[in-house]
Amino acid sequence: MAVTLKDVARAAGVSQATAARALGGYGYASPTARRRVQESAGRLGYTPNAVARALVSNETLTVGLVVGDIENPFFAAVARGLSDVLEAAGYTVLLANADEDPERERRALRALRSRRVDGLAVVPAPGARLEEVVAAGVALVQLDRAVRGLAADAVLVDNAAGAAAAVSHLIGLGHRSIGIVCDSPQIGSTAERLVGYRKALRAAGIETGPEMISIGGPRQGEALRAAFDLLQRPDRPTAVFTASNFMTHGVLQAARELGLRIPSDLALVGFDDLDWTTLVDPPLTVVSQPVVELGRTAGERLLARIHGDSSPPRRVRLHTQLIVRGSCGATA
Amino acid sequence: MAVTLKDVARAAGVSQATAARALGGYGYASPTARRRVQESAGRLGYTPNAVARALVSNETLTVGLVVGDIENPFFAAVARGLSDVLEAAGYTVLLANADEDPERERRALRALRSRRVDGLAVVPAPGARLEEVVAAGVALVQLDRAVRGLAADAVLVDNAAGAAAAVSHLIGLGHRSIGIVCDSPQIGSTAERLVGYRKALRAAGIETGPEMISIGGPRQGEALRAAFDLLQRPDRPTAVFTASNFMTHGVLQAARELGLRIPSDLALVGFDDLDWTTLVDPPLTVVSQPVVELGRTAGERLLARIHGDSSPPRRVRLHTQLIVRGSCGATA
DNA sequence: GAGCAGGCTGATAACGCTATCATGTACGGC
DNA sequence: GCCGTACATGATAGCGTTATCAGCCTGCTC
Repeated sequence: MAVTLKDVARAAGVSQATAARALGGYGYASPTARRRVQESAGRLGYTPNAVARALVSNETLTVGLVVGDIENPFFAAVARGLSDVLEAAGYTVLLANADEDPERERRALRALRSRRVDGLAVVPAPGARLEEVVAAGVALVQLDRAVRGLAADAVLVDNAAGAAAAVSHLIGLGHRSIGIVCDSPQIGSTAERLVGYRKALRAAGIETGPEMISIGGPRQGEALRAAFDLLQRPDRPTAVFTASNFMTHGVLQAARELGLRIPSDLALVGFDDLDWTTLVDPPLTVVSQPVVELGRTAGERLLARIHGDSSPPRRVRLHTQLIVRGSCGATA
Repeated sequence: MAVTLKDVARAAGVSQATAARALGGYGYASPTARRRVQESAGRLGYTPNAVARALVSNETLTVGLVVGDIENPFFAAVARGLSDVLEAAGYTVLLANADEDPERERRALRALRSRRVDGLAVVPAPGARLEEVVAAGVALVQLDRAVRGLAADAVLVDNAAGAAAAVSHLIGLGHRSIGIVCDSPQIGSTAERLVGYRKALRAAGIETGPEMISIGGPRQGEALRAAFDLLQRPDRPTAVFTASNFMTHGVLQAARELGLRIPSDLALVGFDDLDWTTLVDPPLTVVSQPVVELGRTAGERLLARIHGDSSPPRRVRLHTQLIVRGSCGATA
């Protein structure tokens, strides 16, 4: 089917070995041979078979990326950052969606590992088991969350600090009853944001019960349900912190349906800044995370590991930033 | 490094050939041998090397997806639909961003083809040259846009009809001065939406000059600039149709900065429905396209081609739907 | 008791490439 | 005129699979 090295060699009138050397940049080949081989290769449209090359070199120049759902803009941005760095280094990204389901994640990992990816970038699903991957010696970077006790690199953001900043900001504006709508705390980043939320409240001497914590899930309906649960309480909080863009969406929708005005009836600070947060009215106050940078950093870590860096596992924390707009009630 | 078939065979005390047959489900292997081999494979944690398998079987169970930018929710949704279908069939998706640049697209295609993907799903960049891919006999599906005269499958939406519906709707509401903000008409889908725009105006007997057509580009700044160009004209239109979610974003932002109220100062209908279109005020009237379905359909076409379907190239058009909300001024 | 069928198995040739090694040629030095 | 050296090349052994084929053993038939 496709034109192989053998075809090129025959066309150039040299042996396959010579053709390989002429194109491959190793060993020796005379200028004449080199020129003739290159000419034939160009004319025939020779494309080296990366599969065969991978089999002998034992590197595929391919890395796997496992995310929850590429439709989530957060994951999309991370994917973008990662692939930018990796493509520049000649790698290609194999994408898999795990839908926050450890079983799907396992399947995805199996598929990727059987394809002998040189490295793996994974946003671990709750309940993820990555020990096997580490034990197998595959270069691995965890993204956004880290599995407890796993000896592998992780690129994260300062979730606790970011959440604390958001909640402190609301406290500074006079709020005493502050709720949170978040994903399952089985997700590491969510757990950390909860910690930040609690810490900020405690630091201000505010007692808050578990009824102010509403937990959703990875589906649209669950986020909305979690939002309603909190906002329909008789002791509805005056302010809410949403711990992910998904939950922010849910709260905005629920608030609209309940006729709650923001920020007068309900102040809101969200986690994760998306392109539409400035288009809603009022524009959203958010904890912004460097999403593309997150992917980029992970890509660089992964490249380092692939290239043999065997230093102890590292946890990189990128900084979040509180961006004050209108939804918290701080500005007109 | 990794455990190979040879290791399994040795552990089970049989030849490599027998082990291969026991696991591979071809040829013959006694129940005893089969059991022993499977036991050893399980114990050693044998994962077949897909690279070696691909080399001999000449199929990688891998397909390439080339999109403009995975951060664009439209492409993300398409990627999701595609990978859902393909993963279910055992395939894995190699992702590449081309940034609407034919040169980057070429590089991406080269990288994917050298990896011997079984099929390619491509959202062609303006100026894309895909003849080579078709000539090479690689299964190919074009997504969202089709290269003129290319003999390859394409899964599209009825852009012209969708755009015409949007513009006709505005006309029905009494507008006579209707602008359009769109991407480069070098992009097939954009060109078709322009056709629909013009057709609807003509059908209503409305004459509109080229100054009502404002063209942006694939970067945020360009969309905003295109929006400003149109909205700052002295003869600013009373209504605008935005031909992509990117342009919709630009117009909303520009309108906000110019202090234009929607729909009273400016009626707006956009193309492509995103999750935030109901969160802005007023909620946006849009032409909704079945984005995930687009990817799914492409995945199915691709699978058919991979499995040997050699019928003439087909163009599938999925239907769009006008969703009337508030931004056009039709409802309170 | 010889032959044969059928059930199992090991040996082996690809797939397309990388990389090494041995062979071969031309040239200059003595 | 012979040998050593540098240059240039072909042959070849893998990489880990799939898949075929020849051969072996067991047990049965006549």
